[in-house]
Amino acid sequence: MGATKTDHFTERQNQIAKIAKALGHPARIAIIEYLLKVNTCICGDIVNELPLAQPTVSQHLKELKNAGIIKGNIEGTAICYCIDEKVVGILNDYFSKIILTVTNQKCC
Amino acid sequence: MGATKTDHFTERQNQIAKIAKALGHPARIAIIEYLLKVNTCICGDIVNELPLAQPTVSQHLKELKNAGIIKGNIEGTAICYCIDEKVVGILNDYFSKIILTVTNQKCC
DNA sequence: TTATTTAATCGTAATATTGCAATATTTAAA
DNA sequence: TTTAAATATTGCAATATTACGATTAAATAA
Repeated sequence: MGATKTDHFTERQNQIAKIAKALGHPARIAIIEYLLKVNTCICGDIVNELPLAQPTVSQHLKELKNAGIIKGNIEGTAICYCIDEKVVGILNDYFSKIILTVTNQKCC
Repeated sequence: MGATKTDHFTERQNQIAKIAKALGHPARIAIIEYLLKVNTCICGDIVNELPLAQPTVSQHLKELKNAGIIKGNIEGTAICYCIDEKVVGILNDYFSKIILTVTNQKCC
Protein backbone atom coordinates (compact mmCIF):
# COMPACT_ATOMS: atom_id res chain seq x y z
CA MET A 1 0.00 0.00 0.00
CA GLY A 2 0.91 3.65 -0.16
CA ALA A 3 1.54 3.56 -3.87
CA THR A 4 -1.04 4.91 -6.27
CA LYS A 5 -2.80 2.22 -8.32
CA THR A 6 -1.92 3.90 -11.58
CA ASP A 7 -2.70 0.93 -13.81
CA HIS A 8 -6.31 0.77 -12.62
CA PHE A 9 -7.12 4.07 -14.27
CA THR A 10 -7.17 5.27 -17.86
CA GLU A 11 -4.11 6.81 -19.46
CA ARG A 12 -5.99 10.08 -19.74
CA GLN A 13 -6.91 10.12 -16.06
CA ASN A 14 -3.33 9.46 -15.12
CA GLN A 15 -2.12 12.16 -17.48
CA ILE A 16 -4.38 14.84 -16.03
CA ALA A 17 -3.63 13.74 -12.48
CA LYS A 18 0.10 13.87 -13.16
CA ILE A 19 -0.01 17.44 -14.43
CA ALA A 20 -2.29 18.55 -11.59
CA LYS A 21 -0.12 16.83 -9.04
CA ALA A 22 2.98 18.62 -10.30
CA LEU A 23 1.16 21.90 -9.77
CA GLY A 24 -0.01 20.84 -6.33
CA HIS A 25 2.71 22.58 -4.39
CA PRO A 26 2.95 26.31 -3.66
CA ALA A 27 6.65 26.41 -4.48
CA ARG A 28 5.95 25.06 -7.93
CA ILE A 29 3.13 27.54 -8.44
CA ALA A 30 5.55 30.25 -7.35
CA ILE A 31 8.09 29.01 -9.90
CA ILE A 32 5.47 29.14 -12.66
CA GLU A 33 4.45 32.64 -11.63
CA TYR A 34 8.03 33.81 -11.62
CA LEU A 35 8.59 32.38 -15.08
CA LEU A 36 5.54 34.30 -16.27
CA LYS A 37 6.65 37.49 -14.55
CA VAL A 38 10.12 37.63 -16.06
CA ASN A 39 8.55 36.69 -19.39
CA THR A 40 11.66 34.96 -20.62
CA CYS A 41 13.47 31.78 -19.95
CA ILE A 42 16.76 32.85 -18.42
CA CYS A 43 16.00 32.00 -14.87
CA GLY A 44 19.16 31.27 -12.97
CA ASP A 45 17.95 33.49 -10.16
CA ILE A 46 14.90 31.42 -9.29
CA VAL A 47 16.61 30.20 -6.13
CA ASN A 48 16.84 33.76 -4.81
CA GLU A 49 13.14 34.27 -5.43
CA LEU A 50 12.02 31.35 -3.31
CA PRO A 51 12.19 30.71 0.43
CA LEU A 52 13.80 27.34 -0.17
CA ALA A 53 17.32 25.95 -0.41
CA GLN A 54 18.94 25.38 -3.77
CA PRO A 55 18.62 21.57 -3.80
CA THR A 56 14.94 21.86 -2.95
CA VAL A 57 14.29 24.31 -5.77
CA SER A 58 16.22 22.09 -8.14
CA GLN A 59 14.03 19.19 -7.13
CA HIS A 60 10.84 21.16 -7.72
CA LEU A 61 12.11 22.22 -11.13
CA LYS A 62 12.82 18.59 -11.92
CA GLU A 63 9.26 17.65 -11.07
CA LEU A 64 7.77 20.39 -13.20
CA LYS A 65 10.03 19.27 -16.02
CA ASN A 66 9.13 15.64 -15.53
CA ALA A 67 5.44 16.51 -15.80
CA GLY A 68 6.20 18.43 -18.99
CA ILE A 69 5.06 21.76 -17.56
CA ILE A 70 8.40 23.42 -18.13
CA LYS A 71 11.17 22.70 -20.58
CA GLY A 72 14.80 23.59 -20.11
CA ASN A 73 18.06 23.86 -21.95
CA ILE A 74 21.48 24.06 -20.43
CA GLU A 75 23.07 27.38 -21.22
CA GLY A 76 26.59 27.50 -19.86
CA THR A 77 26.51 27.35 -16.08
CA ALA A 78 23.03 28.80 -16.05
CA ILE A 79 19.89 27.02 -17.15
CA CYS A 80 17.11 28.15 -19.41
CA TYR A 81 13.69 27.14 -18.24
CA CYS A 82 10.34 28.10 -19.64
CA ILE A 83 6.72 27.05 -19.54
CA ASP A 84 5.58 24.48 -22.06
CA GLU A 85 2.43 25.94 -23.50
CA LYS A 86 1.26 22.58 -24.74
CA VAL A 87 1.00 20.80 -21.40
CA VAL A 88 -0.58 23.71 -19.55
CA GLY A 89 -3.01 23.82 -22.46
CA ILE A 90 -4.04 20.23 -21.89
CA LEU A 91 -5.05 21.06 -18.33
CA ASN A 92 -6.76 24.26 -19.38
CA ASP A 93 -8.82 22.50 -22.04
CA TYR A 94 -9.74 19.81 -19.57
CA PHE A 95 -11.08 22.24 -17.00
CA SER A 96 -12.82 24.35 -19.59
CA LYS A 97 -14.79 21.27 -20.61
CA ILE A 98 -15.60 20.49 -17.01
CA ILE A 99 -16.88 24.01 -16.44
CA LEU A 100 -19.09 23.74 -19.51
CA THR A 101 -20.56 20.43 -18.39
CA VAL A 102 -21.04 21.50 -14.80
CA THR A 103 -22.90 24.62 -15.83
CA ASN A 104 -25.51 22.46 -17.53
CA GLN A 105 -25.73 20.15 -14.56
CA LYS A 106 -29.01 19.99 -12.72
CA CYS A 107 -27.91 19.58 -9.18
CA CYS A 108 -28.39 20.34 -5.50
CA MET B 1 11.33 18.40 7.28
CA GLY B 2 8.91 16.77 4.90
CA ALA B 3 6.13 19.25 5.55
CA THR B 4 5.36 21.88 2.95
CA LYS B 5 6.42 25.38 3.99
CA THR B 6 2.96 26.77 3.39
CA ASP B 7 3.49 30.02 5.27
CA HIS B 8 6.35 31.03 3.02
CA PHE B 9 4.06 31.44 0.05
CA THR B 10 1.17 33.72 -0.73
CA GLU B 11 -2.39 32.80 0.12
CA ARG B 12 -3.20 32.70 -3.57
CA GLN B 13 -0.33 30.36 -4.35
CA ASN B 14 -1.43 28.03 -1.59
CA GLN B 15 -5.01 28.17 -2.78
CA ILE B 16 -4.15 27.19 -6.33
CA ALA B 17 -1.75 24.51 -5.15
CA LYS B 18 -4.37 23.06 -2.83
CA ILE B 19 -6.95 22.69 -5.59
CA ALA B 20 -4.40 21.26 -8.00
CA LYS B 21 -3.12 18.86 -5.40
CA ALA B 22 -6.59 17.53 -4.72
CA LEU B 23 -6.91 16.78 -8.43
CA GLY B 24 -3.48 15.17 -8.51
CA HIS B 25 -4.69 11.62 -8.17
CA PRO B 26 -6.25 9.48 -10.91
CA ALA B 27 -8.93 8.17 -8.57
CA ARG B 28 -10.06 11.70 -7.83
CA ILE B 29 -10.06 12.57 -11.53
CA ALA B 30 -12.13 9.43 -12.10
CA ILE B 31 -14.58 10.56 -9.43
CA ILE B 32 -14.93 13.97 -11.09
CA GLU B 33 -15.48 12.34 -14.47
CA TYR B 34 -18.09 10.04 -13.06
CA LEU B 35 -19.91 12.97 -11.47
CA LEU B 36 -19.92 14.68 -14.84
CA LYS B 37 -21.07 11.56 -16.65
CA VAL B 38 -24.10 10.87 -14.50
CA ASN B 39 -24.89 14.58 -14.66
CA THR B 40 -26.54 14.58 -11.28
CA CYS B 41 -25.48 14.35 -7.72
CA ILE B 42 -26.95 11.09 -6.47
CA CYS B 43 -23.80 9.07 -6.47
CA GLY B 44 -24.05 6.27 -3.98
CA ASP B 45 -22.66 3.90 -6.56
CA ILE B 46 -19.31 5.62 -6.95
CA VAL B 47 -17.64 2.82 -5.03
CA ASN B 48 -18.72 0.28 -7.66
CA GLU B 49 -17.30 2.47 -10.40
CA LEU B 50 -13.80 2.59 -8.95
CA PRO B 51 -11.18 -0.13 -8.53
CA LEU B 52 -10.73 0.79 -4.88
CA ALA B 53 -12.16 -0.30 -1.57
CA GLN B 54 -14.96 1.66 0.06
CA PRO B 55 -12.86 3.34 2.75
CA THR B 56 -10.36 4.47 0.15
CA VAL B 57 -13.05 6.01 -2.03
CA SER B 58 -14.54 7.68 1.00
CA GLN B 59 -11.17 9.20 1.79
CA HIS B 60 -10.72 10.51 -1.75
CA LEU B 61 -14.18 12.07 -1.60
CA LYS B 62 -13.25 13.71 1.67
CA GLU B 63 -10.17 15.25 0.11
CA LEU B 64 -12.10 16.59 -2.87
CA LYS B 65 -14.64 18.02 -0.47
CA ASN B 66 -11.93 19.52 1.73
CA ALA B 67 -10.46 21.28 -1.28
CA GLY B 68 -13.90 22.58 -2.15
CA ILE B 69 -14.04 20.79 -5.49
CA ILE B 70 -17.17 18.87 -4.61
CA LYS B 71 -19.96 19.62 -2.18
CA GLY B 72 -22.14 17.03 -0.56
CA ASN B 73 -25.34 16.66 1.38
CA ILE B 74 -26.41 13.66 3.37
CA GLU B 75 -29.52 12.15 1.88
CA GLY B 76 -30.76 9.29 3.97
CA THR B 77 -28.22 6.49 3.85
CA ALA B 78 -26.95 7.68 0.52
CA ILE B 79 -24.90 10.79 -0.07
CA CYS B 80 -25.38 13.49 -2.62
CA TYR B 81 -22.14 14.79 -4.04
CA CYS B 82 -21.65 17.20 -6.87
CA ILE B 83 -18.98 19.39 -8.40
CA ASP B 84 -18.63 22.90 -7.06
CA GLU B 85 -18.51 25.06 -10.14
CA LYS B 86 -16.91 27.93 -8.28
CA VAL B 87 -13.72 26.19 -7.21
CA VAL B 88 -13.12 24.46 -10.53
CA GLY B 89 -13.67 27.88 -12.06
CA ILE B 90 -10.86 29.38 -10.01
CA LEU B 91 -8.44 26.86 -11.43
CA ASN B 92 -9.77 27.28 -14.94
CA ASP B 93 -9.40 31.07 -14.81
CA TYR B 94 -5.92 30.71 -13.44
CA PHE B 95 -4.75 28.47 -16.26
CA SER B 96 -6.50 30.52 -18.89
CA LYS B 97 -4.46 33.51 -17.78
CA ILE B 98 -1.29 31.48 -17.83
CA ILE B 99 -2.00 30.33 -21.35
CA LEU B 100 -2.57 33.91 -22.45
CA THR B 101 0.69 35.10 -20.94
CA VAL B 102 2.70 32.17 -22.20
CA THR B 103 1.49 32.68 -25.74
CA ASN B 104 3.00 36.15 -25.72
CA GLN B 105 6.20 34.90 -24.21
CA LYS B 106 9.33 35.24 -26.29
CA CYS B 107 11.18 32.12 -25.43
CA CYS B 108 13.41 29.23 -26.50
C1' DT C 1 45.67 24.61 -14.34
C1' DT C 2 43.17 26.28 -10.57
C1' DA C 3 39.54 28.78 -8.64
C1' DT C 4 34.75 30.13 -8.98
C1' DT C 5 30.09 29.75 -10.08
C1' DT C 6 25.83 27.38 -10.93
C1' DA C 7 22.87 23.66 -10.97
C1' DA C 8 22.18 18.58 -10.24
C1' DT C 9 22.52 14.53 -7.40
C1' DC C 10 23.00 11.78 -3.15
C1' DG C 11 21.75 10.59 1.33
C1' DT C 12 18.71 11.03 4.90
C1' DA C 13 15.26 12.74 8.32
C1' DA C 14 10.62 14.32 8.89
C1' DT C 15 6.18 14.21 7.33
C1' DA C 16 2.30 13.10 4.12
C1' DT C 17 -0.28 10.09 1.19
C1' DT C 18 -2.36 5.85 -0.27
C1' DG C 19 -4.95 1.86 0.58
C1' DC C 20 -7.51 -1.32 3.18
C1' DA C 21 -9.38 -4.32 7.10
C1' DA C 22 -11.99 -3.63 10.97
C1' DT C 23 -15.19 -0.98 13.15
C1' DA C 24 -18.43 2.66 13.98
C1' DT C 25 -22.27 5.49 12.65
C1' DT C 26 -26.46 6.60 10.62
C1' DT C 27 -30.73 5.88 8.44
C1' DA C 28 -34.32 3.10 6.49
C1' DA C 29 -36.69 -1.29 6.23
C1' DA C 30 -38.63 -5.44 8.25
C1' DT D 1 -36.62 -3.34 18.11
C1' DT D 2 -33.75 -5.83 15.07
C1' DT D 3 -31.68 -6.04 10.62
C1' DA D 4 -29.80 -4.39 6.61
C1' DA D 5 -27.57 -0.69 3.83
C1' DA D 6 -24.48 2.83 2.96
C1' DT D 7 -20.97 5.81 4.25
C1' DA D 8 -17.45 7.50 7.67
C1' DT D 9 -13.74 6.79 10.87
C1' DT D 10 -9.85 4.42 13.00
C1' DG D 11 -5.53 2.25 12.89
C1' DC D 12 -1.82 0.75 10.52
C1' DA D 13 1.57 -0.74 6.89
C1' DA D 14 3.73 0.57 2.60
C1' DT D 15 5.25 4.10 -0.09
C1' DA D 16 5.88 8.98 -1.60
C1' DT D 17 7.00 13.72 -0.84
C1' DT D 18 9.42 17.56 1.09
C1' DA D 19 13.45 19.73 2.56
C1' DC D 20 18.23 20.34 3.10
C1' DG D 21 23.38 19.52 4.02
C1' DA D 22 27.07 17.60 1.62
C1' DT D 23 28.87 16.51 -2.50
C1' DT D 24 29.43 16.24 -7.41
C1' DA D 25 29.50 17.90 -12.20
C1' DA D 26 30.16 21.17 -15.66
C1' DA D 27 31.34 25.43 -17.52
C1' DT D 28 33.60 29.83 -17.25
C1' DA D 29 37.12 33.07 -15.26
C1' DA D 30 41.51 34.07 -13.43
